[in-house]
Amino acid sequence: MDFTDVSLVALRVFREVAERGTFTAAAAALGYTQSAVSRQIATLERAAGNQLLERRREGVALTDAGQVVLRNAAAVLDRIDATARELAGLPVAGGTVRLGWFPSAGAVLLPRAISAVRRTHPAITVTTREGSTPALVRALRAGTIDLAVIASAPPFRPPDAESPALKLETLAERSLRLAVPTGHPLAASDSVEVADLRGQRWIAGPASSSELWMGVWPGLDERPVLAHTVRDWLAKLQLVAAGAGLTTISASMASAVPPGVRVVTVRGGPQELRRTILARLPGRMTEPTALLAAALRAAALEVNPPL
Amino acid sequence: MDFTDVSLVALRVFREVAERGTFTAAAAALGYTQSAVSRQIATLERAAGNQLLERRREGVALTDAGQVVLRNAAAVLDRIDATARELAGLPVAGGTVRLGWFPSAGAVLLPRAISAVRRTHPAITVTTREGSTPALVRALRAGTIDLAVIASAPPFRPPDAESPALKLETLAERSLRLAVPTGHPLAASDSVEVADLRGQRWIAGPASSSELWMGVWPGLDERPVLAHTVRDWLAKLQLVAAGAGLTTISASMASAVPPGVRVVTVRGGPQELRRTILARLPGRMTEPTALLAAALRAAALEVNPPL
DNA sequence: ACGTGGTATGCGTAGATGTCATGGACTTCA
DNA sequence: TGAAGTCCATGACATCTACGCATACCACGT
Repeated sequence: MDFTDVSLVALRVFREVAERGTFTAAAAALGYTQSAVSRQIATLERAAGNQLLERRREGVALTDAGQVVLRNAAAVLDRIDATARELAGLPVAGGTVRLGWFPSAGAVLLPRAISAVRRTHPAITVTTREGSTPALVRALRAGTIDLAVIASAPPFRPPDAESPALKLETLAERSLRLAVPTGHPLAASDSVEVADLRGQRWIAGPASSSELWMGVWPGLDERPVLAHTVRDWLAKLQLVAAGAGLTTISASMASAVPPGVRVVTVRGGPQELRRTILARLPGRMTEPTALLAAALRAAALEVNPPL
Repeated sequence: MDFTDVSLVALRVFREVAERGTFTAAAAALGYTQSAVSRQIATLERAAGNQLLERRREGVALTDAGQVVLRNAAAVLDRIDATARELAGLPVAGGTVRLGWFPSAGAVLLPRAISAVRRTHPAITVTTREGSTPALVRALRAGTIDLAVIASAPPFRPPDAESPALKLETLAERSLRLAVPTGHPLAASDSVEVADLRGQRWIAGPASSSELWMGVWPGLDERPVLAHTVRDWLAKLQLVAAGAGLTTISASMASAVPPGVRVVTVRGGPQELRRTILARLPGRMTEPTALLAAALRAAALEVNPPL
């Protein structure tokens, strides 16, 4: 078969795989079986005459040919979907931005930026989705989102090595703080010593490859006691308020913590910095995308003035 | 079925139908049966939720929804084909212009413009195809060609009424002449009287709806004697040279007539003007397209200086 | 050695997509 | 007015495709 006869279904599957990173996840997202995804990709590769994906243990990586196909598939599918909307009589969605964000950005930065945009440009529709940094980067490359707010920790490496390189812009540098229950001994003052953190119980996020235990103060010289692993920030902070343990939190989220939680700084040890980064594909932005990017910049300045 | 799940085959069939004007012709062009085309269009219409084509006696006309689909289908298919070329390692064809032309333009204007472009911009590839004015207009709208050189006769109506309106630019006004065999009594002088054309034998093109007998001097007060009907200009002029009859010819082609043929003007009767028009879709032209358009303008000036 | 998280593949079936043949609507021409 | 030509639509039938299921396979970590 020739590539000119690929089916749109195959392209959709391919985009989803590129975005999810594994066949299995893509299958789940699409309501297919993993088997169907495997076959679709296989026939797509046959049609392309090239291997499109490198199958790795931890998922798939796009080959050069795969990147070619992804770029074009994203454009084609967008256009098809736009056509469908147009036929259905819906607005052509020229005024839409799709934003992806990592969880810590959702509490403060995101609501501010979005309400700012809604105030100044009511015609613009902003849709968002949460995701991990690698998921968001894949989504950017798959053309499923226009902007991504991602986190970066020292040594601040670019989030992927594919080409074209993503456009990165640091929105803020956030210092890491500690969230403690108000009744806790460590909550007595505005700051605690890193040495006092020994023997504490921690509330961490689910284990991820990038950061070993998100939520545990980095660089402790002991193996931390993980009392809970929680992904959701509200649940996490309520657990802190309930005295179930401590967790790390970005300084910029201090204004959003519920009662019963105190945010304190940690003295001693290295300065723990995290960057909030705005990422996008290189090239021209649409008007709404540029406006949302500006709003995010402004909100970042408000929330977290430069040190 | 949803429009987002249309098959590329259906879009290809649709584009071909839009370009050829009938299901039957599209089927022939694609190597399908008419029945298959009919079904493909039917399912496409079901997916689109709208009728896309008005079935008329003389062929099909696009509905509004049909125009939406055509615009987008053309873009999508182009992109897919570009991807296929890219995967095959071929150049991305950014330097290609596709030109359509009506037969009379092929003898003089077309070769000049093309060789001019080749001289000044060797990197640009020009591909061309011949076609009738309606076929070329459909091809423009189907995105299969970038520029069309078409003919227009009084009252110089635009070649179609669809939207967006085509960008039209008059390249030249050509006056109509008469081609006679060198031995013929009418070849004695540079011009003949319209009254002398009575009773002549004519070589005409195949009957078409637009112009009743292309090749017969217009406005004769008798029913003309059609000795031959010929489409090809070389054959037509050789028949003239052989004394088989007379035919009309554009003044701009005078330099290309073979030995044995004389081109004379006709006095009396209205001035018979034909316009050579450059047509394209509105919107930005690619660089190569703009260059070819300029070359066509220049060639038209050379061949046929303004009256 | 085994469980975990990933991809590939044999097999059977349901649906999509062709062809063929035919029919209906309409125009043109004698 | 009837015959022929030119369209498109559709019923009957034959593939061929693409799916799900089950299972095999493979690399890694415990």
